[in-house]
Amino acid sequence: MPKKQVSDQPDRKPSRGGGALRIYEGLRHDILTMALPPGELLDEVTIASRYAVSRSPVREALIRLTAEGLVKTLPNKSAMVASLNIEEFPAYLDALDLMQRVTARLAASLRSEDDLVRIKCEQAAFERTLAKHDALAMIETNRNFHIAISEAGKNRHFTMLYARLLDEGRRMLRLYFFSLDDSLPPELESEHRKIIDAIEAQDADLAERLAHEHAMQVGERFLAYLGTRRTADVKLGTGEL
Amino acid sequence: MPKKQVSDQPDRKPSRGGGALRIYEGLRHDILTMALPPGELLDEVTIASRYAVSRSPVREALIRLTAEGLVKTLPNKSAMVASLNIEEFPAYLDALDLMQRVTARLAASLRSEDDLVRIKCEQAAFERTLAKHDALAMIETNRNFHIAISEAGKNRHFTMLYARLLDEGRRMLRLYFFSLDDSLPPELESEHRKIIDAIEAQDADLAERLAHEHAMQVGERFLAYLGTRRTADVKLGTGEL
DNA sequence: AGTACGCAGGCTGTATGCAAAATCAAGTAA
DNA sequence: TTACTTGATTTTGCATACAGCCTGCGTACT
Repeated sequence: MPKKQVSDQPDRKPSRGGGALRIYEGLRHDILTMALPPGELLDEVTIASRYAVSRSPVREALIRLTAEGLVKTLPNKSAMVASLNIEEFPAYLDALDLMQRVTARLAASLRSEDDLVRIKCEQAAFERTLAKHDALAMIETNRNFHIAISEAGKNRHFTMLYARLLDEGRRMLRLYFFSLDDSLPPELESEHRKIIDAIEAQDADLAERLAHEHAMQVGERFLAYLGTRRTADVKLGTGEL
Repeated sequence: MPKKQVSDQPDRKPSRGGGALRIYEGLRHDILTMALPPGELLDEVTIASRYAVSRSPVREALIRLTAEGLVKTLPNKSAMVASLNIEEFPAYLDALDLMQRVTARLAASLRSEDDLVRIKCEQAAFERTLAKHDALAMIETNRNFHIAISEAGKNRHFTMLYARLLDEGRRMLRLYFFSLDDSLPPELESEHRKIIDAIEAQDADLAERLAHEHAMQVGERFLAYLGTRRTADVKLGTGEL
C-alpha cells in the first residue's frame, strides 16, 4: 500500500518550460472558442496574474500567437485578439476549398492503411460528438477529421495552412454551429463517409470533387445563416412603446 | 533652449521596439542566405552579445523564427537553424507549384492597374539584378516579383504560404543559383514576361499554365543540378596515391 | 581498466527592476 | 464649451537577477 498516493506525482512543479506552453494553449483555446472575443485587449500583467506567472512566459505566448495571426499587437500598446474580418470571407473560403481539395486528392493517392484507420477513428469520434449535441466538441472533432485526411496526404505545407484555416474558421463557424441548436444536419456525416470511401478506394478525382462539394456546402450554409433574418416578421409602429 | 541633446538625430536610440525586430530580421537574413548554415547552434547569450542587447529581444526573435519554422528549439537546450530535408523536396515542389498556379490565376482575374505596375516594377528590379550577376540579389528580387503577383490575387492565405515557400526555397535554390556562376539562363526572364502578359490580358488559364511550367522548370533545373556529377570522368586506381 | 558518482560550469526558463511611451485626468486659456 | 497642456499612472520593451536542467570532467570505487 503506498502511504501517500495524492502527492506522488500530481503536484510536482509545472516542470520548468511548461509555463509558456500552458499559457499559449490556454489563450489559444480561449481565443478559438471566443471566450476571448475578437478585439479583447490582452494586457500582459492581467494575463500573468490570471495564470500566476510572471510576464516573461506570457510574453512568449503572445509572440507565438501573434506569429500565428490570432493576436495583433501594435508597438508599445496592448495586444488584442485578432478580429475576424467578414470582408475577407470569400478569400477564406477560396483557400479552404483549395486546401480541402488538394489534401483530399493527395490523401486518396498516398494514404497508407494506417492513415485510413486513423481517419476512420477521427470520423468515429466526430460521430460520437454529434450524438452529444456539443457544438464546441463537434467543431473540434470535425477539425481533427479533416486534419487526419490532410496528414494522410503527407505534405506538411498543405497541412499547416489547412490547420490554420480550420482553426481560424472555428471562430466563424462557431456562430453557425451554435445557430443549429447543437444539432447538425445529417448531410455532414454522410459527406464525411463518402469522402472516406473515395480515399479508401484511392479515387483521387472523386475525393477531390466530394471535398470541393463539402467545402461549398459549408460555405453556403454559413452564408445562409448570415442571411437569416430573425426580426422579419416583427411588426413595428404598432406597439405601445 | 533647455539642456540640449548631445546629438540631434543621428545616433538616437533605436527607438525602443526596434531591438527585437532588428535581431529578427538580422537572424532571418543570415539564415536565408546560409550565413548561418542549417544545424548551426544559436545560443542566446552569444547572439545577444553580437547584437549588443540583452537576452530578452533575442528570445523574442528566436520565438518568432521558431514559429516560422526557420529555427528549431528543443526544451532546455540551444535553438538551432532548421535543417532543410531533401526528402521532402517533392512535397515542397508540389506546394510551390500549386501556390504559383493559384496566385497567378487569381492575379490574372483580380489584378488592378496598380497591381500591374507594381508587378512590372518588381520585374524591372529583377532584370536589373540579373545584369549585376549577384545571385543573392537575384533570389531576392525573384521572390519579390512572385510575391507581387500573389498580392495582386488578394488572398492573404495564399500569399502567406507562398512567401514562406519562396523564403524556404531561398536556402535550397541558393545552391542552384550559385552553381550557375551568378548568371541565369535567359528563359527565366522571358518566362516572367510571358506571365506578366497573361496577367495583363487577364487570361487566367494561360497565366496558370505558364506559372505551372515556370515552377516545373525551376524544379527540373534544381534536380538537374543535384544530378550533375563532377567527378564522373576522374580516373580512379591509376594514380600513384 | 572501466564505470559510477559528483560537482562545477554554462545555458535556458522565469522573475523582477527600470525607463521610455502612451493613455488619461484635470486644469487653464481661448 | 472646446481645445491644449501638463502631470500622474499604466503598460510595454528591455535589462538584469535568480533558479533549475544539461553537459562535461574529475575522482573514487569495483
